[in-house]
Amino acid sequence: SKYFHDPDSVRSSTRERIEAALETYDYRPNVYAMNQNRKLTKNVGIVVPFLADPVFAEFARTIEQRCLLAGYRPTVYSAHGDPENEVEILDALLSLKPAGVLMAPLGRASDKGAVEKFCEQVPTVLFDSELADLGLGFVGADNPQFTRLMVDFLCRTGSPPCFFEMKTPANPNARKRRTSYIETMEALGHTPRIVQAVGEGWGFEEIGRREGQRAFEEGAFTSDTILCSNDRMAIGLLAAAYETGQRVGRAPEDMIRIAGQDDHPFSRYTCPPLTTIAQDFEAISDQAVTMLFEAMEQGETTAEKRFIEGRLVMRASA
Amino acid sequence: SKYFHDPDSVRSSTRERIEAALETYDYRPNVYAMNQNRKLTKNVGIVVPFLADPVFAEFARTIEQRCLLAGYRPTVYSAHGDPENEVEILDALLSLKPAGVLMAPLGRASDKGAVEKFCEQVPTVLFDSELADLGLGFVGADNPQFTRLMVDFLCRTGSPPCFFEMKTPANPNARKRRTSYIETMEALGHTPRIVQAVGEGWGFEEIGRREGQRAFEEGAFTSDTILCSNDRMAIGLLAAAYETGQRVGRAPEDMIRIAGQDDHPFSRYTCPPLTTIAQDFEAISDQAVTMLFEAMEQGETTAEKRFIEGRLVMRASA
DNA sequence: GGCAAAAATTTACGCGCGTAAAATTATTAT
DNA sequence: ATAATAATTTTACGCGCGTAAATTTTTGCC
Repeated sequence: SKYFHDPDSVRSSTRERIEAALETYDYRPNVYAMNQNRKLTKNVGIVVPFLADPVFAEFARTIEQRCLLAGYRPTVYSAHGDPENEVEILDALLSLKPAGVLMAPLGRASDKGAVEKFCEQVPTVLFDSELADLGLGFVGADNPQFTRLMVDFLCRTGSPPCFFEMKTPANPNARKRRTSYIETMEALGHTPRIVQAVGEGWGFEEIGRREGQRAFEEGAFTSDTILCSNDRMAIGLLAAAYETGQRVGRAPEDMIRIAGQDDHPFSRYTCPPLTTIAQDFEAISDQAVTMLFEAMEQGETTAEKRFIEGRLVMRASA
Repeated sequence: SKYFHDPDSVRSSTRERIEAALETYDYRPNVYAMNQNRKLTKNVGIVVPFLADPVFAEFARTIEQRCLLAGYRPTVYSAHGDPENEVEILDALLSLKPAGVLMAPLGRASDKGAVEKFCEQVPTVLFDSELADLGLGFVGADNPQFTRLMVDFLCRTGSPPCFFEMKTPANPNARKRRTSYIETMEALGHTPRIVQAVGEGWGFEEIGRREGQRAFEEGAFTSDTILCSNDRMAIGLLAAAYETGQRVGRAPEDMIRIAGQDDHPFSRYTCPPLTTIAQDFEAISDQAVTMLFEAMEQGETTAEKRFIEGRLVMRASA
């Protein structure tokens, strides 16, 4: 036991005997026996709301890597957009006695009571989507800065944008972006115009396409420049623009400009490529993991919140 | 113990006593103690090569669901495109003593020896990517049928296609599609033309875009119709077509037609929407899980292979 | 009512490790 | 050289369950 926890804690003569035995018999430690009688395991849970969204796949991957490097055993769970799944995941996680958990909650749909109870029992850092003041802390995008950056850019290079978003957004990021849009527009002396898409669930592309098409037909967009609440809606809106025959881009002959937010891995390959704000996955993952491990190892409970700035990615769509 | 494994196996009087106690004390079984002294756990491992690819995210999700319904505890692992990760996952999985594993191997890059050794110790069903004759069996797409269906369709509705693929494909599906392309073209009396993209790794969109652009500039595509080995390359090729100013579609004024294979979740939202062959995720997941559970519960070792047909999805790109 | 067979319950024990206390060995100070 | 101290090893024991054997209760039948 001592050897496996720190090979240098035994005399070199003993270490040699152990290692010789290890060569002879192909021993592999029993995970279950290891964890049964130990107050804290080396398990770390990573919970995301929707793994089929490449943005969360990216988060999961980078965080997983960081945990492995720190000598922990990460496991990724996806709620698949369903709050019941989310609760079940937390429940299953509880029986794994994880040393800590990194969680991006579903947002509005999350069972806050369940998440809160969980956070009391397991050191948990929330990321991406802020949920009250639960857990050890929060790390996520600086949403106001995202939208400010983009609105500034769009106003500087063309007409002030109208804003295309979900009527009932699934997570708080969307609300922060809306607020920031309104504030930035007013600060620049323009009138904010918001177009809301009706729809539920995580099929943002489809909602963006369907509602975007409707908005085009009804002439709901009062500007030739449309800023979308996120890239997935923008991808849907680009499809709607294509279907209704509107040329998108920033060249003189183009009719409208479309921009997104998040730098979705596919935004580079839309036609035209999507101008957007890039999430700093590395920084968010890094800081979330650091926050968790510091709390785990030192027992600090600062309940800190950190907001990471995004970077403007200029492409052809705006 | 008896009660938890089957509540009906105890007298109703006993059951009531147990359930009353369960109400009083918030007991939760200890996962580690449960699994330690049991020959087989209820754990099921799901291993995919690259979770950031929505196709695999979709596979993972449907298979996960099936396992949960059957009363097992599935866990999803992604190799993130790296064979070393794949081996590490198998190693970690081994210490979890899973009842069974469903694995989509990386393909060419996989450490076949390691996979083979693993399959000898754990009941494993391979899916998506065929790897020799390892494991209990294989379930995946009927690749020749995919390509045949599409080549037939393209020839019937326009010029015979040339074929755009990776020079060194990562998995055997690509090779089967190439073979099927050649055979179908010859059967229809056309000369097969293959354009190969140079590149390594899992960034298929970028490879498709870069190499596609090069091919357009060099006039390497000898037909106005291009069938891509998979949707992700097609998405990249669409971007390349856009950037080089070629109109894609099946209308009279369009210059080229592009088709893919797999029905990637984003293919619906490309501009124009991508004509492709849809994988039957449900059927593949269903049959893979059924194959595993039958083998697990009855100890059968048929080493069966099942190939699932795809469905033509006609959209605007071809 | 009595007996055998079946079903359910109780008992005993071990899984392979972590943990703490006890015993031993090595190192340092005097 | 010897005692005091530190480092390391050995010993003892329990974690909470699964499993099988021993025991008790219930059921079925004549």
